Amino acid sequence: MSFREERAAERKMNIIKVAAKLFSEKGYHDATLEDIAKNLKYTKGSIYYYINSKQELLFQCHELAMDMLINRMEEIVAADWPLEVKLKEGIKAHIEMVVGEMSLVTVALGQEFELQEDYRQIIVARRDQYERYFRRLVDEGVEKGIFRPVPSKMAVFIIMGAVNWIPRWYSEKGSMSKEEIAEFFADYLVRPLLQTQA
Amino acid sequence: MSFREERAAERKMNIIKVAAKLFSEKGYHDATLEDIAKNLKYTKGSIYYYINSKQELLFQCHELAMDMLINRMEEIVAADWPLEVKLKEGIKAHIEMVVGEMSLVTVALGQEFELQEDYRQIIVARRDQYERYFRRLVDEGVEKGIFRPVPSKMAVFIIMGAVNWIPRWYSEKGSMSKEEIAEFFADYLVRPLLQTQA
Amino acid sequence: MSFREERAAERKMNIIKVAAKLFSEKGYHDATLEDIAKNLKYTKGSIYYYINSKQELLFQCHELAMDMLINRMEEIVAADWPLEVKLKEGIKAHIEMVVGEMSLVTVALGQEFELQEDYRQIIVARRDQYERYFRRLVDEGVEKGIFRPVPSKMAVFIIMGAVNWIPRWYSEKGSMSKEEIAEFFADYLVRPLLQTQA
Amino acid sequence: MSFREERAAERKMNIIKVAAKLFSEKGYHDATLEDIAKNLKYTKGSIYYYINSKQELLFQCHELAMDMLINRMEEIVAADWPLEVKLKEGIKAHIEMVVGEMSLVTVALGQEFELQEDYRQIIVARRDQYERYFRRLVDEGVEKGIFRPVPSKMAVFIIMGAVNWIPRWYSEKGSMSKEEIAEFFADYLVRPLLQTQA
DNA sequence: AATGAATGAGACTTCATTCAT
DNA sequence: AATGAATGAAGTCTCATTCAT
Repeated sequence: MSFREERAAERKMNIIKVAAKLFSEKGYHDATLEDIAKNLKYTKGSIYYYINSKQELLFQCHELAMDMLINRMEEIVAADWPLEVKLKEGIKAHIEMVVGEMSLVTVALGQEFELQEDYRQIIVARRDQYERYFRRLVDEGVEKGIFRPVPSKMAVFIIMGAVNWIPRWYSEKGSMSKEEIAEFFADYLVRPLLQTQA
Repeated sequence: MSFREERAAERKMNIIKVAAKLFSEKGYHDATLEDIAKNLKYTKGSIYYYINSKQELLFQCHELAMDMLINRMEEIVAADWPLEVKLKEGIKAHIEMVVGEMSLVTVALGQEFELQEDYRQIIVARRDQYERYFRRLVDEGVEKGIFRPVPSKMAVFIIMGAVNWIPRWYSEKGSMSKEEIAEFFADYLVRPLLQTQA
Repeated sequence: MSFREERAAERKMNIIKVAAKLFSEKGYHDATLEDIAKNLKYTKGSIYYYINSKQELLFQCHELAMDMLINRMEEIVAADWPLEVKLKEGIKAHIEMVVGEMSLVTVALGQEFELQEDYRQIIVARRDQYERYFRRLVDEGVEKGIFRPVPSKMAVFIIMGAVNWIPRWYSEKGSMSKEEIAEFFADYLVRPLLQTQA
Repeated sequence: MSFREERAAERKMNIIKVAAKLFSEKGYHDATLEDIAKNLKYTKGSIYYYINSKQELLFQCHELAMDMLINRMEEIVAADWPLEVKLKEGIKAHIEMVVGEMSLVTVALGQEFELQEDYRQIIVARRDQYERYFRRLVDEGVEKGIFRPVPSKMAVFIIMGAVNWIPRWYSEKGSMSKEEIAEFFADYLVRPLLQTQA
């Protein structure tokens, strides 16, 4: 990538991030291109030099968020850890992203709705891919007798719901740090899978 | 309430229900008053005889949903059951509503966002009231030594996240019935609160 | 049709006519909806109560023009006149419309281009139907030996070209009246079909 | 003209030709400078090194087309042929250009409309000059008794209309070759001028 | 000689809302 | 009680044009 291209890519990324911020703050519809432009100190028209439509902007937010989530999860799955640890780490990593890249991930998790059909299919497929990593960890645990036999799909739905709800209530000023929250969630959500010592 | 008023109230309720259906299907913005009117076999103008604004319609959806949730929860809290059972029943009741009155509750849970500030405050307060019932059950359980000591706020956030995520994936054609789902969720989410037998 | 509907239809017709006028004066692109609205003493938005898009407006101009042309031609074809007279009358009728309903027909003849594909197909089909009436007259004349044997398609193309070019130069202030023009055209264009007396 | 200037002129000509092609294919408005640039493997900005505005581009198309038509017609008028032959050759030459240099001439004949007023006056004047060659041929024929007495203006309008309509229907795949078409048109259009043998 | 980047004016369109009837 | 009609504000997007480099 040439210097020029690099700068352009960087600017596009910047636009996406700002868009994400506004989408997450005001919602997709209420964040106007005017808003986005103003935030970037661009004019409305200029943005269209980098993107094709507002929808594309939303789609890129989703893509970026899914990229981050999936990449991190692949590392975790590949790591040389016990299953239970992998699952907990997966949950913690997810929470870190939800909290760290708040706007991006918030958009991706909460505004799937606004995506037009063609884009949506792509994103749904990727989310499915992501969730499958979790399901597989659960299934393996069950096979190996580490976990109780549970329908992994449901278990993962519970996990996903719990963590994806975080942006709805999380505040930096809260009494628990994000690490504590992550730890608590990981424990709470994995615990029901474990065999109860008789 | 006079006969006239009664009829009007009834019709208004009807409008709200239809609005809820469309809001949940297409999202608040994409469901136009035209759509709503058409579904009711009214004209756009007529709706304004019963409501003041589209926002009000959304607000009423929230109110109605919160009414149902809170009323049911009050019954449960007042019942003469063990704490643990109350908590489980609370979760199951919530799930039943999410799944049964899907559109109304889906709107309330997923589109808080679109509410304008003044309405939102009211709703947030009511949701807080609702969640407090759950928190109190957890706290009592902890006090009585039935549950492990956990920050009840977090526990309830987990529970709420898990159950509120259901509309995102639930389908009537799924392999588990709603009762089975409710049962599984209640067990999975309460289990981590329990003291592990040493 | 109820009174209400009638009035609405009338208004829509009015919008189409004004649109036609502006389209023919400034071209489809340069006539903005703002222009059209201003001419009608409507606001931009109001127009959309009657139509769905600017394209539809253009399409309606085409439809209306074709309606008029075809209806008139059907009468002529059905009349009890010699072939040669029918052909001449067809030409004269066409010219009268081009000159009389100038804007409407001008748009239809000159701005087929701007129609989007789906609309265009419909219009092309109708124009074909219209031209076929002329071709058939020529063919019959040839069969009966009244006309020289000529490829009727070409002959009709010549006729159509000549008459459709009129809006490009016609002015009410010209030295010939429209009737004289029509007469001259009809004679000039039919004459080459006639058998030369040896 | 220096080498530099020559190259620039050449490139400008190239741009005009490509513009003509796109204007005739998509219409003036729908052919964007982006389109034109892409076809030339330039960037939008670069085109402005050679031209001043899109309008100028359109104007140049007109100029070029008129140049070609007028030059050819001057040759014909100057030739040592009978009047009738000159007229027929004029028609045939025009048709050849319409069909051969399709895009350029099509733009000039069909998109006079889009020209802004100042440019348009120039072009209208040149077209008038061109048509005057035809009118003069008709007038001379009338004077010499070769042609029937007809208003030459009208006759030429008919001729121009017929030939300028060709781009609207002509296809290379048609059953008649362009030479046959030209021959047929010339005969059909000149024939009504001739004295009928008594 | 060429281009990437930016601009700004303006176009079409949508829609909640109002109001006379 | 209901509705047809109209409005106006706002939003997305397009594109010719400019300019520093």
